[in-house]
Amino acid sequence: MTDPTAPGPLAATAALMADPARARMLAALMSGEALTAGELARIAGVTAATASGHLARMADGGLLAVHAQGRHRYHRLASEEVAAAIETLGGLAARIAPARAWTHGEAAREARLCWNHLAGRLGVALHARLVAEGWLTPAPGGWDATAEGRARLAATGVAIGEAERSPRFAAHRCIARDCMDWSERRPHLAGGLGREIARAWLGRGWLRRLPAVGEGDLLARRRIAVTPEGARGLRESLGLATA
Amino acid sequence: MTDPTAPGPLAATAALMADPARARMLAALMSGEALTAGELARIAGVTAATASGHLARMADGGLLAVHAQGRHRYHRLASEEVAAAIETLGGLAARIAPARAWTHGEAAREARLCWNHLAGRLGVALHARLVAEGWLTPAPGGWDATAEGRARLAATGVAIGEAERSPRFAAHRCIARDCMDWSERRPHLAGGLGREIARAWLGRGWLRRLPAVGEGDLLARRRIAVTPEGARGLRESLGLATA
DNA sequence: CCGAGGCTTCGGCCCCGGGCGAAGCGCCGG
DNA sequence: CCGGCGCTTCGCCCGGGGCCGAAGCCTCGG
Repeated sequence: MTDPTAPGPLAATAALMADPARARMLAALMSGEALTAGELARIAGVTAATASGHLARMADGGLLAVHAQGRHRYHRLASEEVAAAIETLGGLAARIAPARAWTHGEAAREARLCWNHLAGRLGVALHARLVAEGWLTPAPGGWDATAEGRARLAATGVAIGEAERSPRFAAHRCIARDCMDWSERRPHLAGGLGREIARAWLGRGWLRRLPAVGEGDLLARRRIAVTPEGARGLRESLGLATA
Repeated sequence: MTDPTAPGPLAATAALMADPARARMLAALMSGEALTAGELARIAGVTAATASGHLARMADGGLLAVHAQGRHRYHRLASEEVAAAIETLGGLAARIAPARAWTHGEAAREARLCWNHLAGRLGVALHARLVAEGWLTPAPGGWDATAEGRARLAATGVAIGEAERSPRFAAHRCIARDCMDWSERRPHLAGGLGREIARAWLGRGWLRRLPAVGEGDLLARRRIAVTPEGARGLRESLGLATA
């Protein structure tokens, strides 16, 4: 006989995201970076004591992975699944509450990071372009890249070999998957390939990070823009026009 | 200046799912059916008064759509996005808490309904088969069906025309989309086509609904099985082997 | 027109859990 | 070896909200 008042796993997980302070921490961690407990306390707007409790709960619940280093404790999202769940819920929330439409600035709608890959109009346009040119081909649960696609992307500095280091690629040749973009309502590219694309283009200066727009910016560390060299490179290498 | 203690949209939406009684109601509504307030109260294990409050909150938050009919008020999930968010969060929860692995019975792992489409090993096998045969072709954000695919599915009684009645099809010829299966960890078919497939096969007796396994069964109304005729039909029409 | 039944609203109870300050623990630097 | 700093634990307060019973509203059926 199970306790009928026991919170199901769904309720328990949702409860971990249901607190404003915890939600602010999770939003900050959507940048993909690992942040210290102190940084997260400041972001969430609570004292270190309160933040410590929140972080312990989320780590215990499997949402966060913790890495101790010296007297700092670095926290990051535990897995891509966690990031996907947060993104899905966030998108649902944005759709449900269009009260004040889009409070994050037009630039963030143009390009931003989602977890560790590109989102916004740029991410969606990239996804559409890769599919339209036949550079991506369906694989179970996502996409594989064709030889032509691999060559094109490698020419932009993307480490295809790194993108293939995942159990999903080993099992099903699935190098990328879709992630629903909550500002564009169309998919952008996630998974190993999405991660490597963002890493490569940030690394070669095609994309640059933008500063947060204020205290407690929910998109802090996720704001990016295409540089002039990036616009030229994307046009010449992939035929991708940017705004 | 915005109130820093205000619950962000993410936290507010998560909070709506974070209560055990509400989570049980949402799980029951994942069958895709519309249920009355009284039924949901019994499922959630609370009195009508309590349930009424919960339902009002969820409807106000955009999670539920309400339809008054006589002295009954029917509640259903407001959109496919809501169902997807619940499914994602539920899958995350199942992955996070593998304490007692799979408490829902082996039959539910073989075949079940997810929202209004097929899930479990059957749903995943169908998805893989349609893709492998080239009967589905990528469309922005999901899949379109090829002429051969349409013919094959129409032969099994699927109303392709109904599946095309969606803004996503009108805009991008996207007749179906992926939905991550939380027991198989591979995608099954959702969207208009997924809905019509489930409807058709249940209608012609290829699939039948199974009774709930007890009071408060979280998969109640979602348990299904392939009938002998269904197994034969799936093999002959689609070359799909079932267990 | 009246009683029954489904549902909501109201009022009150109670507990969960988020907030803080203070104290304790561990790692680093001097 | 000691002081500083990051982080956690402890003890306490307090408010939100989940729960129920009773009462009220509305619809249906006779």
